[in-house]
Amino acid sequence: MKIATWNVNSLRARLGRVTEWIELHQPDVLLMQETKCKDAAFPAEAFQSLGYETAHHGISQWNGVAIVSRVGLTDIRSAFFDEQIDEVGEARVISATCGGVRLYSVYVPNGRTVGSEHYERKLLWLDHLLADLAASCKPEDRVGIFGDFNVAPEDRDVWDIAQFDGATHVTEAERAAVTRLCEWGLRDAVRLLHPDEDALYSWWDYRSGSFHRGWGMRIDLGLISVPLCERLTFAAVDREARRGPSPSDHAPLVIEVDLAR
DNA sequence: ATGGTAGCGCTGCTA
Repeated sequence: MKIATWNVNSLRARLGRVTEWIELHQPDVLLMQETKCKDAAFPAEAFQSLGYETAHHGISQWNGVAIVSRVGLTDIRSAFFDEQIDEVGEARVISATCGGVRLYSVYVPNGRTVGSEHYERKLLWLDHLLADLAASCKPEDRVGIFGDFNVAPEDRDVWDIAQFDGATHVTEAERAAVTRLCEWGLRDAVRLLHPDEDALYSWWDYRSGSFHRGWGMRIDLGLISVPLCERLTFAAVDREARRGPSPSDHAPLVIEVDLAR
């Protein structure tokens, strides 16, 4: 099963690129973030015509998350189990079962500046993600959380850690929240297969020619349970999708698991 | 030089 995650930065602005990418790469499941549309504006037909079922959670022009799947799409759940965090006018998480795998598509709050209410909310949101996971799944299940975490797990996951002194995305508290997901039983798929590689970035600022200068961050992650880790055959960022006219500022992350193994 | 770009929607916010 090929699973991809992509922060598309507006699905309406990016639909052509996204459908072209699907046709080229043939993912079984694509998890999207920042669709930036309400459910009524979600272009379900564009995915259905390619053979995919769709589930979308969007309630404004901000955020918005989706799952499109050609291997089944059942038990769709928008927001968190307790609905305390995600339903305060936001749409940052949707989960569903696809081909026997429980999948989350998450758009973790950015956090803006360290110590702000937005930052505290980001930490709380990540705690709710763990609580939701623990209430819904067991570590021995086939389960994965994919999306834009807005956290770089290690210093080598940003192009120049000196630029991030006192900044969000790299603080101990944010990284500890991701570590707690791993302590529950998830593993960072890219790191499993590429333990020694640096510059495995998934996001580059639109400004300053960051992409071509190699000024990126690895903030889009696929965290998968051990039963999936044991069947993991591929994990990589498709940097080509960041090139050319009108790209998203994020590139897709693709993993493959051999579920017959 | 405290910059730059993109998307939202129409004024400035968010990232």
